[in-house]
Amino acid sequence: MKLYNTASKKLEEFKPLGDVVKIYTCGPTVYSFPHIGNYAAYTYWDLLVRTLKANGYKVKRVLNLTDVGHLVSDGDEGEDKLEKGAAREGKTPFEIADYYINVYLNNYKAMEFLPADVLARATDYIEEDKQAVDLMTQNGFAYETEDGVYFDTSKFADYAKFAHLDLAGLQAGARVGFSSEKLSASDFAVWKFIKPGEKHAMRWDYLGRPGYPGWHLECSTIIHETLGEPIDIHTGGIDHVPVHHTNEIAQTYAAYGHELAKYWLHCDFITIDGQKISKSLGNVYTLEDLVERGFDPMDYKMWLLSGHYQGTRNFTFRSLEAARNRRANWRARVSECYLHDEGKESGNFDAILAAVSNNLNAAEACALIDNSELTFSDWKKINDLFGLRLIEDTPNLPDEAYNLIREREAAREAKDYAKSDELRDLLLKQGIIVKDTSNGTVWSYL
RNA sequence: GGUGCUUUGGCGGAGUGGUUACGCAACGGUCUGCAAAACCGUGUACACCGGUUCAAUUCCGGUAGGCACCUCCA
Repeated sequence: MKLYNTASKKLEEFKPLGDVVKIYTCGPTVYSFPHIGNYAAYTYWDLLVRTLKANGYKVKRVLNLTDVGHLVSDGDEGEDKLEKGAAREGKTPFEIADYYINVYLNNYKAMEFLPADVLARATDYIEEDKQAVDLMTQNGFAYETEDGVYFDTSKFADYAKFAHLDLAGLQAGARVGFSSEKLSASDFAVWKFIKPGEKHAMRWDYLGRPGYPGWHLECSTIIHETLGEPIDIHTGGIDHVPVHHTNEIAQTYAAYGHELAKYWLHCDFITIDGQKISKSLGNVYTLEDLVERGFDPMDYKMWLLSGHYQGTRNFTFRSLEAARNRRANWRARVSECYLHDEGKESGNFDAILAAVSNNLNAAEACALIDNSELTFSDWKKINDLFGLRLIEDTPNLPDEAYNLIREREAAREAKDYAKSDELRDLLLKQGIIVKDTSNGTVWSYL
């Protein structure tokens, strides 16, 4: 397999560190409904895991759920997202987290994502967070101020290396002022204190005061506890490169003295009608919105798979329709070869897997699928690789429906068209569409 | 201001130093009780200007446009 490594900015041959490939994915902050852009990322990381498995690797994948500590801005001031969501909906932050974790998990199923081996909630690692802060402080990488414990980026020589940051340039162009006791602008909080009188429902005692962990800490801690660094692959959105992942690397080095990950994969954002997804532009679509418009979550996945994770992709309903039609055609092919299944493979799957194994070039794999002779056994493998519900939604025709189809065929042959049309309507009511091709009748589910 | 990405036919979108994917849509045809489908055929695109080369969409330089990050975001 070949993967593009953000750390080296090169396409590299993937070589696992051990017997089991350790993967960590920065998961969602669970404070509001996720939009389709969020699922773009998880689709590609799911494809990564499926591709590794298809290539014979064992995989242990950890996905975290951020249920604490992300402020609405990445500066050191501002409201906590969960607290804000709770205020908005008249609930506690814990209730908000539970609610949206449920939404996510349901949508994960709808998108046919393989479940993570470990689903780690940030609030389950608070003690470990404190230990990590202790270690960072002991090792001379962190210092305490009035409002929290900060990471001293000047102590970590490679701080700017990963993201190729120009720290001086960042400071000059920064739009937010730095008024705290931070030693330098790039320093970030690893632990925040709650000021007396400040409302903050999520709070833990540490260093003799109530507080909560910094918003980058959980990933370092969870990786340390669940996988052990260095891990093989760390994934995330491209937006995480300059701040979140840069800070993770720094924290892990400062606390545990280790490199965090060998391969870093970052996906680009999708845009909608040419612009980034944002609430103020009013172009936010959720998975539920797509379903309301008559699309299947799998249609959206098909759309994602026809492109590449590293490119900006522009979402339109028109192109989503194209994806829906393509997937419908694939399902029709599955339906056809299902009837003639001999349990054989064509040997054409290997090229498809090779395409995906080349830095997740799913688009090329799709082109190969379009133009290869494929057996039902091949399709089963393709379905495992992409998770597109090609098989699940297609065969398993009930006997009753099967008989009705045969009955209709007989009626047509006898030119009893009144009866054949009647049977067609009857089948339609059962959600089955029949079409008469030159090769005979084919059917599909609605 | 700093950093990075990007520009491919109607739409979407791969890829490649020479043979120019793929899907969808469109158009023509065959077939067809109807509906629908199926099948066959049709598209010579790669922002612009230079350079390197026998040959560039593909490499290099520049110009222009678009986008993103530097504020939470996948």
